[in-house]
Amino acid sequence: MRAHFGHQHWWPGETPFEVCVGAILTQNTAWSNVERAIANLKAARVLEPGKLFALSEPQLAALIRPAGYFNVKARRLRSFLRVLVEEFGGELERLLAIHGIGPETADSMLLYAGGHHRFVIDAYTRRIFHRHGWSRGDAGYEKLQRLCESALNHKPQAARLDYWQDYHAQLVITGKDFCRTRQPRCAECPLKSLLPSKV
DNA sequence: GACCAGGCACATC
DNA sequence: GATGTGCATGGT
Repeated sequence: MRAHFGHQHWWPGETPFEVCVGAILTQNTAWSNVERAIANLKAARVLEPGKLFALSEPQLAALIRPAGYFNVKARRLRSFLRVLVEEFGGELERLLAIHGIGPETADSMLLYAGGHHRFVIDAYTRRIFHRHGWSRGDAGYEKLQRLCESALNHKPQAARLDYWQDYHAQLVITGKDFCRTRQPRCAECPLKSLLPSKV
């Protein structure tokens, strides 16, 4: 896939903090809308933990409005910022205990901001694996993650963090470009010849 | 106007 | 444990 598409250079974000904010804002939301919200935060010069946490929830919601679910995400951002500002000791593994940080959001932060070797299971990954017959459509997050990580760990490239980061990015752009159909299997997927016959 | 997009928490059964 | 629902903007 990388030979086909080229390196994706994920995650888009200038700092680890921007990566974390983007991970929350992009929940069930197109990245183009997240970019507008982040641009608003940058224009207001509040894209750093202390300044962002100093905003009221309505102020924050107004700035992130283009990302959708702005009231929900303002609450989620503040719950993340409260822990980050007041009690986070750099222990990223505690992310999942924070309200509004589910497994995918936490894994995105761990992989792209924290430098941990994690496989992010998102909707595209789930769809691609299901349609190629490698998993059930209703497979749980952790089960699918174990399947992917055990397959990746057999590869010598897996020692490099960059390999894990770009692996996820490649799956997402593949999902965007070729797997939007409602067909049960991607019979016409141009990537079929590029993908392994099994995980 | 309908559908979709780099989810999550909560209620209900 | 499984399923359904609310949250909300912007592009196609």
